[in-house]
Amino acid sequence: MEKQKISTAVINRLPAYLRLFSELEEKGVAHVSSNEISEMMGTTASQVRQDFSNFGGFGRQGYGYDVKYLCEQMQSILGLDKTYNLVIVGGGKIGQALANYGGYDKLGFYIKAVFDKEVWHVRVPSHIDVFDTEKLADYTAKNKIDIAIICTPKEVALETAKKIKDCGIKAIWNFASQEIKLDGVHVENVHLNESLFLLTYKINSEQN
Amino acid sequence: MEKQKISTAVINRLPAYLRLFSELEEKGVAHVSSNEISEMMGTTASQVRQDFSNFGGFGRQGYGYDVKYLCEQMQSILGLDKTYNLVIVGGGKIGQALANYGGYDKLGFYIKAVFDKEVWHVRVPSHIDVFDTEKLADYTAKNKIDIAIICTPKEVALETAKKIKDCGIKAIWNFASQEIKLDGVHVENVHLNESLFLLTYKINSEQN
DNA sequence: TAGATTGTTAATCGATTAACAATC
DNA sequence: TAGATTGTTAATCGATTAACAATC
Repeated sequence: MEKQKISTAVINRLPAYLRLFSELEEKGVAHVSSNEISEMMGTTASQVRQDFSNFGGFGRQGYGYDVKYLCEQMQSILGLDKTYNLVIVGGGKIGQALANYGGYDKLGFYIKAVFDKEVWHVRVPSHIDVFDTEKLADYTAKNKIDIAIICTPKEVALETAKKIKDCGIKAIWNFASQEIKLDGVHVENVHLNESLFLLTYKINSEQN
Repeated sequence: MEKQKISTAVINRLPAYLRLFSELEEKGVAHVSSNEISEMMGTTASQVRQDFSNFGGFGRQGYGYDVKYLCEQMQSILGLDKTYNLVIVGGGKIGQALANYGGYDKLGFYIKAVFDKEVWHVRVPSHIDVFDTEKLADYTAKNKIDIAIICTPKEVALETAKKIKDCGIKAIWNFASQEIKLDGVHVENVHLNESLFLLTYKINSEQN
């Protein structure tokens, strides 16, 4: 059972592929060539074919790739053919914004509850429960939760992550500006500030 | 005047360096070696020195790097020794969240106004103005704005970006899930969804 | 001074691009 | 069938790591 490790360079491109293919499907495009894909993505046809070959290849010689099939495959690879239950830990500005956003349901990401030290400060839609952070372990024992979103101040982000891990949650989406790295838990760090700083870097170095 | 192009691999690491050095400065650490930095960042000392040498090198042989100086340098390179005026275009959930967040002021990023088609829906702190999107050109003619944040629905993100460019704003921080690429404007695309999808990929491929 | 650690040059590794036989 | 386009192998390019003389 050799699971050939796929490079992060490739993996990081997968969501962009999915976005493109979804668009094409909406437009009713039936099939595309690697060359067309590369032009739309701003890369090379070689890279597109090389990327796909990591997953065994999705195409037919002389025809190209079936758009619908590409969509299905990308979704399946990214795990988007499943649904996920989420909790938010930290009900401040960012936590509330995510809870109130409401755009995740239709992607199969269900935000079930928000945990905060001061529940009375937290305003979220009525279908989302709000509990004291103390209750996290109890709650996750009774409810299957796949992903925890950390929206705490950065000072407590790391200890929060450890608690989440102890609750048996296997994945963390971290919005605190404190890098989190923890064995046995999948973590994706967002770091909005870093993105903004890259922009100011560009502004000041004036190299388009 | 040869401006040697610095690779994006290096640039993408700069904000993480800054974060580390700020932490060290807070803790009162006076100086560090490339080896210590590499351990804290999870890279190699070689890479650290190689990265710094892109900017001429910051250290002294036998001593290492002065933490305070490193902070200053990183901030200066990233343009964080300046202040910026921002407007938000699109006053929906995300736009309001950013306007209400309030954490950017102390970094020197001043959110001055929010533009939306339906101003009466937009609730933001009183020091931030709210205008109809029509007024964007007028406003930017009278006020120096450095960065526009796009928080519109993805369907209108691209045309919004073009309007912003026509107003003479030189940088866009894009939160719409529509990739924006426009000549003559610096763009940083956020794509929160992609980050979430990378997490579900990890969950499903079970390779830590 | 001797020890430590830099900045830089050289070697290695990995990712991207090019080329092409296989085949729809 | 002939043309188009794949999947894959080989070549190139760039980024990371190792090594070391320079020097604080």
